[in-house]
Amino acid sequence: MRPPTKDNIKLVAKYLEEVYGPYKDTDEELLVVFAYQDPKKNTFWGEPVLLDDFLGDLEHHAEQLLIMNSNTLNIYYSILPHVKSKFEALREKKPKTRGTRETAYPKAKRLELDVDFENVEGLINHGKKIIYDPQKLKLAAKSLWASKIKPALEEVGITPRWVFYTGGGLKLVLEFTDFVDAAILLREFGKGELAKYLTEAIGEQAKKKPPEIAVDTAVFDEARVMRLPWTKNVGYTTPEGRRLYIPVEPLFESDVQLDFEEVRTKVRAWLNAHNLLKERGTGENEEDDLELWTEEEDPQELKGELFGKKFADVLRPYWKEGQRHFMALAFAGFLREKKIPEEDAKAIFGKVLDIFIGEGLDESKEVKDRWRAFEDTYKANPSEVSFGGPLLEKLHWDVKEVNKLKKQLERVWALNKKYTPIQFTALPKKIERIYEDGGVYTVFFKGIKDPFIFEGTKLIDRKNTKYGISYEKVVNKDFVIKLEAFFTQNNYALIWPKKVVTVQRGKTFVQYEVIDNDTVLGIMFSLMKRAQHLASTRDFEAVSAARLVAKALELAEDAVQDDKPPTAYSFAYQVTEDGERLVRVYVPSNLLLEAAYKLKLLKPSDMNAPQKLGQLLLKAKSIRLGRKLKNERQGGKVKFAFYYYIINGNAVEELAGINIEEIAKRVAVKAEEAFEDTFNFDLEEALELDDATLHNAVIQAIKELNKDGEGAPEEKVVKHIVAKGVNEDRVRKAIEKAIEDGYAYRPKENRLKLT
DNA sequence: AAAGTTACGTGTACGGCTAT
DNA sequence: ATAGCCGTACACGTAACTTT
Repeated sequence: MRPPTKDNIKLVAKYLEEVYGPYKDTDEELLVVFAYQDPKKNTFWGEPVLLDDFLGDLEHHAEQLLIMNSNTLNIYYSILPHVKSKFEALREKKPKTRGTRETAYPKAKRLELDVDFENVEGLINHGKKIIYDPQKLKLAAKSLWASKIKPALEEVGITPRWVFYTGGGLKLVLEFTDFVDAAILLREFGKGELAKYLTEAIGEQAKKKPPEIAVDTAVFDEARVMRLPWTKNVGYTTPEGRRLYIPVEPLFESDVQLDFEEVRTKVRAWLNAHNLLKERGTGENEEDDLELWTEEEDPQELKGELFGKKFADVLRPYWKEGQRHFMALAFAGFLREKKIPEEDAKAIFGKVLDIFIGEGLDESKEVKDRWRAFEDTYKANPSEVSFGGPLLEKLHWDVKEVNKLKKQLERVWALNKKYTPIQFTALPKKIERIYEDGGVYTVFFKGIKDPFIFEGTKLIDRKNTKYGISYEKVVNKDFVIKLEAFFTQNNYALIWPKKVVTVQRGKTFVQYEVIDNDTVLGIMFSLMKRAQHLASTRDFEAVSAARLVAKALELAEDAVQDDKPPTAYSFAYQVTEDGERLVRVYVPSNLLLEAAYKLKLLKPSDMNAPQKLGQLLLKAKSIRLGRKLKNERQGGKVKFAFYYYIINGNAVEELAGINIEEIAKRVAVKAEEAFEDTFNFDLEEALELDDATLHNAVIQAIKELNKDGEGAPEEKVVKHIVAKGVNEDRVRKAIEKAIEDGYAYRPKENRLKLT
């Protein structure tokens, strides 16, 4: 590549001054960070420069950056400067860091958006790093800006400061008059509202969402680095393999600085009008709950609030008319027995009553009676009151029943011994309670059994995990938690096979049909809101999965057309070669419904919910299918093995309702030719290709391919089985397992022999 | 009554992939 | 290098039940 021109150096210098200049008089010492990527070696590293040094010698630094670019490196700049002390502390551990969210300066006045072209045939393939026709791509980008993005932005009063063509798509830069909290500007507005607006508004203009473009929401990360304008995008090639150097150039420039509140109001108004703005505070959206706060708490109500709810959960089934008085006596007896101070007990007791009255399980006019029961208990001689007394004597429970309930109540109260609750003025609603003991905080989150234990803000009792804490979201100043921890649960609806079992009852043997959860086939699909990937689906298996999904959807539709949908449907799925063997698959429609409720696609209060279910299933973004292959016993415990297949939602939408042969054809067309014959595979065979079968295939292959007696060449063994349509990774794992289990060994490198 | 069994729901570990 | 997401495998807790 040619050395940088003077013009380019000046442009880059001016641009970076615009990016970092506003931070000049910040009270903290800041660094600006540049990152370099070598696409040939696939290395990536960050380099910090003191902000003041940088701004004091702009053209020199710009030239250095461009020289690096001319040495075929991709050049990126951090969208935010970083706090020097924090960055350096991180750098001691990670010498090549480009900074994290924690080290980034928390104020911003610019927003950068990437609008990328997805893989479009004949235009661009990101995975293969191929651009088919650079001229055409740039034209497409220009047209995308002029015909779709510009009008969409104008509608909400946005004029970008810059629009760049970056090689893979467009970069929009918005500039605001003042600094805004980075989390609000980047995440709440950029990622949450503006990205949504653009995606929808562009889609609206094109009548429906154009599949070939996407707003990259990952760029709203404080630690992001962005491709530097006027450098060249290095890394793409032509289909023939010729390296392309695509200059990042502006398509549009203005000097507009936007008023953040004004713009945000307009975007929110548009989203609101299109019913896309998330309702805040309804509790309907769990994500929003994280940003919501509980009411300020009265310290005296703390215990009542916490234990009341938990006790109420235990007592609820027993709080029935006719025995409520005695239950109140017994409960008060329990509180007294546990030596709970009267004031605390009062709060707890009162809360339980409130809950039950609120739920219609008790009546306001009875409140006096309940309180009298409580007061009598606490006035009486301790030896005269007990939990069990009223239940045994007045309600004639047996001892076993009394003890069972007592155990449950004790489990609730055990929390009190372990932790001392502390008061917060308000807590995020997702947090149930926080306890403190010598600077160690135990935090209970709603819906998660195990507490999280923090020292200050640092989580100490759990390793960094995806769901735990490692990728944090700031919930309030004191606690950071990971958003996803609360949303990743899959909501499965099960499709069950049936089988006939023989069971001994006394001396006779009884045969009956049961739902077989265990041995033959377990297929489940869930209505996952987010899963969109098709990545690891083996095509030939996708066919069988598609068949099953389509069938399940048909069933669901059948179910909703019926006035009184039964709890399960069955159908004869396939007749095998050996004769009349039917595979019966059952769809319990109540479980499908439950899944829909969990996903808040339907409301349990909706009388027509079952009738709406079928349509919703068809609209589900994606469907996840699982195949349960076998049970395994290890160390006396039963372990399960599952294999999952995912089908893209659009595909399902297309596939559902179409007859099975059609489905097979459609998927086959999309598949690679090499897989063609596998589409004729027998469903039975696919369903039974479990680990044991794979193991046998491995053993067989080693035997067959050991022609010279020196051992079968490992790669040949792998190829042999892969050719049958088995995922390569799985084959390699099976080989390792065979060796581990002592069936095979390596006489020398890359050769396999049987023992 | 205690110990064991079974089935199920839910949380975690970790690698692979993407992006810049 | 870092963030974020998915896919896979698996561990753990517990309810309901049976066996000892």
